Amino acid sequence: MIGENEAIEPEAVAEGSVTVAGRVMRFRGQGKLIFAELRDGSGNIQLFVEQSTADDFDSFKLLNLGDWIGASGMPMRTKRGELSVKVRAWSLLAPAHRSFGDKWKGISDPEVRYRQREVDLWANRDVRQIFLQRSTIIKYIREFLDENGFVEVETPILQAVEGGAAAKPFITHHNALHADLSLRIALELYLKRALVGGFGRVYELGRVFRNEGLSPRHNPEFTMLELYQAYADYTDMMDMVEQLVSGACLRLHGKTVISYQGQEIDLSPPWRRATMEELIFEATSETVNLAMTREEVAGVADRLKVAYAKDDGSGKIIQEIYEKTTEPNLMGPVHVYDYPKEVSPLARDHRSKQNYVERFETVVAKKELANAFSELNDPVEQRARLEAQAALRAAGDEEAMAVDEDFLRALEHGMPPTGGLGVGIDRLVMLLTDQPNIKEVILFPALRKDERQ
RNA sequence: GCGCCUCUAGCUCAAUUGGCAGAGCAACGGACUCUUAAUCCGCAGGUUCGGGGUUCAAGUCCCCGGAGGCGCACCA
Repeated sequence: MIGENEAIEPEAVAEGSVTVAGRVMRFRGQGKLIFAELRDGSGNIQLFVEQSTADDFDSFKLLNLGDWIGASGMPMRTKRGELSVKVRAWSLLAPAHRSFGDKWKGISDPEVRYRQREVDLWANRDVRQIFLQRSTIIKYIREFLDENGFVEVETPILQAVEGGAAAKPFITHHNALHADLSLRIALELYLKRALVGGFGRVYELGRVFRNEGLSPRHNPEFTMLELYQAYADYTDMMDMVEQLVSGACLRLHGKTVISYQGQEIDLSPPWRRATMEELIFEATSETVNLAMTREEVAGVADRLKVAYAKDDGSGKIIQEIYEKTTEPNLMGPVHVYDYPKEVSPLARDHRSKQNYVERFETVVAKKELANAFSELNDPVEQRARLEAQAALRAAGDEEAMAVDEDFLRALEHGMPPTGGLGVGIDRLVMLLTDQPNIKEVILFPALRKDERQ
């Protein structure tokens, strides 16, 4: 309707008839003439309703803001130049029994905004935009991966043994099987089995669940992209992150420089690549590495007032130092690479550095956006690492992994050398839409049950 | 889980040192044939998040509970 009738001159009425529908968002009554603003997913259109030419004018005056109506009539342009529909026939499609808040200020109460997102979407126009942008980003990712030969697959959400990440799972129960099952905390293990099965490039874009606290950056269920590429390594995954993120940004904004919470960030590839230890040194002027004894590393942590557990090895302590002193100030984008083996049970041994693995995390605006490695494909080594994890688990570490025999058997059949990548989609959307709170990019975020009377 | 802050009409907000709970928008009634947050007149609207306490008097002060925001913890 809007596109086809751009040429109409002010005060002119075009030939033919159009039919429009939507929710009434505004009335501007003029006695025997009413202007009404109709809105739907595609935009706004003004209705021009005259007593002399519209059906049932008296009933039209009784409509409420929020009512859904359909109307037909002739396209026209008003004296002030606004494209409108000169209504002849109209009908009430569905009444609204509740209002959408102040017509100018909308609704700002986060209780209503998050619990009743349907109201938020009408009351606050910008909110709709965020979710359209989220859709655009996800579409771009699928398009990019599909064009690059990746196959999208779906793997189980209900799992007997959850794995692929260090996190507490949600537990549920299968009645017929008389079995407790976990909701997945990562996509990793099944996707690797798909690689063993011969899919050279696979990805899954899906929900994972972690039984952890809520925060402006954490929702208990969130969307993760994981992809695996045979014959690739972690440096290839760095390229992949850069292409995915800068490409999505370009699609969304037409440029690769963004402003995030007042900070300008240039996402044009290539991005900086630095080892975790280089970045720790830049942030603290302290040197740490795995050639040092545990006592020396612990001494550095003490000087920096970073807490660690008495069972933590040097690798874990180094990671703690990084997370407490370095990451919180990293604007990035930067790929932080070469992690201690101790904290990375699924990543392949570093090709030249002992006790390190080929792993990186991408940090942008102080947040982890991606986590990737050259995947461990040696079944003997993998079994040893998982058994070490299982020992931690038995000792009370709820986030340590369990031994997944099905996964290990799969590796014994042989998995090609592979680069793997995980991207937190919600955080990517936050970054690209300049939102500080993850609840703003999740349509229905997790909230406590409302116990109020 | 811990700390700080917030919660008043359908919505957005006000209410001095503790002193009659108010406005704009929406709704409702009316005027108006080119409006753009239309305008104008009128009318109505309250468990001040819930419960308890102090006081002659509590939206305001104290205690308990609920929800939310932020921070911490947790989150490789």
